[in-house]
Amino acid sequence: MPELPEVESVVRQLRPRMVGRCIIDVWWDPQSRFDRIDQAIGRTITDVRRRGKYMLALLEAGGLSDRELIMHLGMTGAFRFRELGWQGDPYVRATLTLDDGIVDFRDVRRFGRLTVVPAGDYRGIATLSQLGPEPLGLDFRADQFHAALARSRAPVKAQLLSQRPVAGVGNIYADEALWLARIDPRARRVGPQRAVRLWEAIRSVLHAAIEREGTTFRDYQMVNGESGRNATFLVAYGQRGRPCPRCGALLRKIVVAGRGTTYCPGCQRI
DNA sequence: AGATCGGCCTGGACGC
DNA sequence: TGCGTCCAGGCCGATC
Repeated sequence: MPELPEVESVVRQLRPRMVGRCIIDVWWDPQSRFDRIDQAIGRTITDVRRRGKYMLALLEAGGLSDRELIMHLGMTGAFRFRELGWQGDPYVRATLTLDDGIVDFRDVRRFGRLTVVPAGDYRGIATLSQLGPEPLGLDFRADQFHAALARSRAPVKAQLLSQRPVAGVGNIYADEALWLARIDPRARRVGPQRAVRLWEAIRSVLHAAIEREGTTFRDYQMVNGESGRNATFLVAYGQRGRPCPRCGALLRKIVVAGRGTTYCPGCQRI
C-alpha cells in the first residue's frame, strides 16, 4: 500500500541514482502489461519527481525532453539496484539497464505500472490526468479543498481515495486523517470547519509519515531495502478492537467505498 | 455525468 | 496435512 509518503521515500532514493543516467536497455515480463517502455531506450533521465502516488521520470534525447516514464508501485511494487537486488527472484517484472548499473522492479501482485508517454500527456492515465493538488504544496488550500468536497455526495473517504480533492492519500492515511479530524468516513457532507480540520489532518499525518520514511505493513520497502518506521505510530488503520486514544471507545472496522475502514464510533461523527 | 461495484493479482491467514 | 475460502487494496472500466 504505497501511498504518498512511501512513494516520496522511494523517489528520494531513486532520484540521485537515476538523474543523468541513460537508459540503454529495458526488459519486462510480457504477462505484466507495461506499455511502450521500450520507448525509454536511448534516452537520458533528466528529472525524477513524484505526483501523488505516481513517479515521473523525464526522458531527454538530442536536447529535447519529450517523453516521460511513468512508474506506479501499485500494491507491492519496489525498486532495487542490482548490487542490492533480487538474484533469481521470480517476482522481478521489469529491469532497466542504465549506463552505470541495473535497476529491477519487483512486484508480486502485478498491480504496478510502467508506461512511457509523450511528456506531460497523461490522457491515457485517468487518475493522473484528474489528480488533485499536492497536499504538502502551496496550491493545496483549505477553502478549495472544502469546495471540492462539497461538489460530491459520495462518502468523504471515497472522495479522498479518488485522488481528486487531494493527491496521494490511500487507505492507511485516509483512516488516519479522518480519525485525527474526528470525521466519520461515511459522511457525505463536510462543512467548512470540518473541512479545515481534515485539510490540516491530511497534511499532518503525511508530513509525519514522510519523516519516518513511510509505513511498512507488509510489503513496502525503500530502494535501499529498508522498511518505513511509521507503522507503530498508526492510531486507526489496522487497530480494530483497540481503545481509541482520544475517547476510549473501541475502534470498529467497516467497509466504505469497498475498502476496509477502521474508525472510532465514539468521536468520529457524521 | 457522477456514483458504485467488480475485476485484476497473489500470498498469507484461517477454518474444517 | 491439505484443501477451500477470504482478505489485503490502487486503479480501471463497466454499469447503474
